[in-house]
Amino acid sequence: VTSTSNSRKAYHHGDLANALLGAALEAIGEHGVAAVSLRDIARRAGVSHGAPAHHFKDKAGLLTALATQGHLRLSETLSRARANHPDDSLEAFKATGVAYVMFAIEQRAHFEIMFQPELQNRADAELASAGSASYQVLLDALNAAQSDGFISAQDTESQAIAAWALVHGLAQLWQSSNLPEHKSRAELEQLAWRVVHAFAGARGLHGRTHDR
Amino acid sequence: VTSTSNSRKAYHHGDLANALLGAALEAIGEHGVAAVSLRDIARRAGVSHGAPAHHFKDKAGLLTALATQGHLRLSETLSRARANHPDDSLEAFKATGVAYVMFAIEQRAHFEIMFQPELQNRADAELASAGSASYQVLLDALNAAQSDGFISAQDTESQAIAAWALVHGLAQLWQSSNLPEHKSRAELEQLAWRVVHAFAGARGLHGRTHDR
DNA sequence: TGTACATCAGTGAACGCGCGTTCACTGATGTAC
DNA sequence: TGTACATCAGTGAACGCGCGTTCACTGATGTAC
Repeated sequence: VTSTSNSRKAYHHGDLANALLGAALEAIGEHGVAAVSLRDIARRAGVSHGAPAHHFKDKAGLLTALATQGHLRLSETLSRARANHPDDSLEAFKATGVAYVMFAIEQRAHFEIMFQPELQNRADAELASAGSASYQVLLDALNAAQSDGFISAQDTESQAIAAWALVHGLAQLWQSSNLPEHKSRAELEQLAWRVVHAFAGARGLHGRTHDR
Repeated sequence: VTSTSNSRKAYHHGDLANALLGAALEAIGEHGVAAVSLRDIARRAGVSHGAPAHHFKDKAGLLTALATQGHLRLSETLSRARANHPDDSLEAFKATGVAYVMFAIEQRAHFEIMFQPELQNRADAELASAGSASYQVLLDALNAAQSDGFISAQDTESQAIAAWALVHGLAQLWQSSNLPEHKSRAELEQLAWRVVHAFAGARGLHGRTHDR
């Protein structure tokens, strides 16, 4: 884990594991997660089809690593979005939700594999912990908004799940092209804001941006 | 299209198209939609692997028909749920949402294929119209609740999408085993109620069951 | 009621394909002395 | 600085497999007269 892609065409690749993950993302982006094959991934990485076995035991291993990476990136994205509003916990909560939806669009391939458990090693410990990290960000943001009195402190788990379901559903509907009209990235961002506003704003006890 | 499975082992099956759809549901239920194959479906239906081509042009054709059937059943389920509350449009709206979630659980195989557009003929006209039917039920239920003053009449489309996203996301999270703790059917139904209540109830102008 | 014939529905062999995995191998790298 | 050797990382041939699709066929069904 020393050199990072300086001697590109060397026999020893230097960073093949990451290159394979990148190639997998590319393949998923082009043909969807259903059509992805280990051989195609190796081909894209410019390496023989036997090589991936060295870094990931098998196909499920590679896809599990990819899903894990996706979950970690998502939780970073969410944390960053939340941190953009350090003095307004309600806005921070909403921004976290919007960031979730935008992640699904901008990192579509990651998002696709992350929620296809059939293709992964479900027992993988790293995957599990990465998976719960992003939920934790959401939960923290919700708790903060509750503490500040923006959101009722009752039934926290249900509210967390509801919030998650809302943004997750929006992302999935977009991803499967099931939104009534096909939306552009900008339209979807607007829609995401309206949607989280309708959800979180309408339940604000002090209603800062409420029903404006 | 006359006899319905009376001469079961006849050379001419009588209702092979439906039998194949049923076999496909069974296969998806057992191994997931990613692993489904035309030959396995034919095997389950007790028919040679060339037979499906007679009724559905190819694999995508069969899966498209299955998705279409799923959408039709979903819209029937939603209509029925809504009709259970003819004199309370807010309750009818909520019940429609809960029914959506329960459909995903009880007709899991259908639900899986319905939202995997990669495997379908996306241009199919019947599929498209079946697909919009269930959204229409939701929209009608929302409009009724708006007319009765339970829900703000502003921004109807956003509210419809938000409602849909909420129940869809809950269903998807359950389906991909991503809910914080694994939930049983009964727990999920309770959760669905709490979630739609939080969403629809909190925005009720007259607040019948509001914040109780 | 009976016969001829067209149409329909399913068969099973054949095709070519790309897949995931295994494995003996070899070239490159790093370490000990 | 140089040499021997162990370890690491990728190769490429081979395996067996199940897949989707096509197609000439045949058995069953329905219709016309």
